Amino acid sequence: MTSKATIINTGSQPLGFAQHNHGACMSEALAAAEARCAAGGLRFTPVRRKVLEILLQDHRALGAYSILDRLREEGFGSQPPVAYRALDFLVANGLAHKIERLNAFIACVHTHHSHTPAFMICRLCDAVAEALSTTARGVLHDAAHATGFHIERAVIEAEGICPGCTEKAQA
Amino acid sequence: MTSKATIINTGSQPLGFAQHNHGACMSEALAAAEARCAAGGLRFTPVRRKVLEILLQDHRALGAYSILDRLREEGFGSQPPVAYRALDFLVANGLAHKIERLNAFIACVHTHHSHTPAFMICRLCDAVAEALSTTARGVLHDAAHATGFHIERAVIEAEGICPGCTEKAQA
DNA sequence: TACCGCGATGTGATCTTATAACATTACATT
DNA sequence: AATGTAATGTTATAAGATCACATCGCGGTA
Repeated sequence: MTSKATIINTGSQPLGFAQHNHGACMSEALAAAEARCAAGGLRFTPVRRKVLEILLQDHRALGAYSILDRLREEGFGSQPPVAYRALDFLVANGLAHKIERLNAFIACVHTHHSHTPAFMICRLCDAVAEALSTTARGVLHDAAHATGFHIERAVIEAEGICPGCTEKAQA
Repeated sequence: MTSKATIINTGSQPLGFAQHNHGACMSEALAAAEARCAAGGLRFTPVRRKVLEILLQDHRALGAYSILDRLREEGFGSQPPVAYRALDFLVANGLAHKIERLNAFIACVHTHHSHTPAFMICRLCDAVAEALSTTARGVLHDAAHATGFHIERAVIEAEGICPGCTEKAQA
């Protein structure tokens, strides 16, 4: 997959397709991950750390096999389970999310709080922005309550066109 | 069914969260599909109709290959593209939805209005209920507007435990 | 130290889901 | 009948995910 323009999310804004200080963003996220694992008695092993680094570096949704390719280059195991296990760990602990629409994974940019994420996926350039969606959860909760359904987690994904691609299209 | 149920469907089988008149539900849905296709100049061909029937009969999310098996039994083509093309057609025209979380498909139960569906997926029995979620769309729309992202469609899927399985668990 | 238990990794095989590519058929219009 | 286009049939293969089992690393315990 070719790396297109560095797009994507702001660390502090509700969400965004914007530029940001990537180096700082990355080291902050890694530090937060380390802290969270230490606090929870979880092992932030080399493979897990590397996978998170890969996701943070690209700052876009990556398929498990793309990640696997990168792991191979770095000298880690190169069979699918290696990537999937690390990804399972990251997702289970809120350090990454799976984008169901793309069968791909992306690093979480809201490491601080537990949240139900919402994603905006550009169908032209595949850029993905993560937004906080506290309200959306409430909406679902009402509907669920009416039927007696107990929600454990929710996935919200919007597909459309990002600001950058809109500009290009108009040009 | 007078379409009063804001939230869903079930079959006479171990599915959905509520009971309903399955036969009527099915013939109504087929009629609605036929009408919609006629109105839009779309061809409701035998394969497409059969796939919709299969989805309606089961009233649960079915994988493309399960559908393909059923098609084979009925004498239709039995290669993957046959099922995927019919499913693409149904999804594109709002007659069915794809449940991304399950990589599976389900017949739409709100054939009347165009809508952004929201699904509740039971992780124990795989039953799926479709709810209307007008508000959720608004929530996303606000967030999107803030960044200049143009939403074309949205997917909302909640995973949890359905009323039936909650009862079983307590028993 | 030696041993045990357990979680994390490594590896090969396999399974499921989805699409590419191209040939053929059906249908509407002329 | 001739043509253009949409739909279907078919082969092959890509892409995503899991199973099963061997091995390693490390903390606790005898």
